[in-house]
Amino acid sequence: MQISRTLDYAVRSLSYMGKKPIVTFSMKEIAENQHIPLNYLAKIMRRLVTRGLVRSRVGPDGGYVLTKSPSEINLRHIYEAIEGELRIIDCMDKDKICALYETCPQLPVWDRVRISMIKILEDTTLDEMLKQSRRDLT
Amino acid sequence: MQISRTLDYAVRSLSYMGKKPIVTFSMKEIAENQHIPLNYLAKIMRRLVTRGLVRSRVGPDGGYVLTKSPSEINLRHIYEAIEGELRIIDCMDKDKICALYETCPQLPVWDRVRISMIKILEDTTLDEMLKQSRRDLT
DNA sequence: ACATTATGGATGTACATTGTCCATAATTGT
DNA sequence: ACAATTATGGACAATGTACATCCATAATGT
Repeated sequence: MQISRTLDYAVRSLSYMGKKPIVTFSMKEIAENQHIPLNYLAKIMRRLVTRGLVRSRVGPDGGYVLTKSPSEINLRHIYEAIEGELRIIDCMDKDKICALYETCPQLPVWDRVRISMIKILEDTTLDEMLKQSRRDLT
Repeated sequence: MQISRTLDYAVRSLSYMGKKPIVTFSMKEIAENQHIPLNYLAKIMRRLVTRGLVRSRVGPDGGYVLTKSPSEINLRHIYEAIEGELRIIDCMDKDKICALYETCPQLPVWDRVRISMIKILEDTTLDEMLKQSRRDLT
C-alpha cells in the first residue's frame, strides 16, 4: 500500500513547476533541483505531456510548462496520469474463485477505500498543496 | 496502490473462518477451500498467530481458531498483522532531499489518505463484512 | 508407535519498478 | 547553413520483493 517512487517524482516535479506557473522548465533543471535521475524523469514527463498536464517544447530554451493553473490541477489528475485508474484490489484469480464464492466479502470495503481516496486526491489541488506547505514553514 | 495478494489471502481465510467462529480449521481445509497455496498459507497463518488473531493447535484435529469473535476483529487488525503499520509514502530519499526542501508539500495529503483509510478499515469488522456479503446474495 | 498437523528455515522464481544509455528529431540563435 | 541545445523514443540492465515451493522437524491425539 505504497505510493510509487515514480508518482512521488511526478508530484514533486509538478509542485516545483507550480511555484512559477508560466515559466518553462528544462528537464535538467527539474531533475537537478528535485534529485530525480534525468533519463528517468524523461519517461515521467512524457506521460504528463501525453496526458495533457504539461506542454513541451524541444530545442534551446525548451522544456516543460504547466498547461493549466495550479488551482486546476489536482492530485487525481497526477495520479491517473502516472498510474492509470486507481484500483485497490484486482479481484485476484478472477475467473476461478470469484465465480465460486458467492459475493466476495472484501470488495465493498476496498471500494469504500477507493472512493474516499479518490475524493481526497480530487480535493487537493497543486495550488493548495503549495499554499499549505508555505503555511507550514512559518 | 494495490492490496497485496498476501493480504487478500489473509482476509479470505479469516472470512472463511468467521462463518463458524468456534470451529477449528486445518490449514489444508482453508487452503483448498480458498484456493491458496498450502505452504504459503502456512506463512500467513503464522503471522496471524503471532499477532494474536488466531490460535493454533498441532496434531490430529489441530488447526486454527479465531481468538476473538468476528465482531471484534476488524480489517485494520488484519492489515497490520500482515503488512505492519499502514504507510502510504515512505518519505523517499529521507536524509538527502527532505532536509533541503522546506516542508514536503505531499506529506499532508498522503497523511489524510492514510487516516481516512485506517478509519474505514477500523470500522469494518469481519462480522459486518460477512453480513454484508450475505445480504448481497438475496 | 503411528498418523496427523503445524512450524521454521532455506531457497527459488517471476515480474514490475526503477534506472541507464544512446541515437535521433526538433528548435533556436548566429 | 551550422552549431548548440533540448526533448523524444527505444532498448536494455539492475534490482527488489512478493509470491511460491520444498523439506525436515516438532507437537499432539488415537
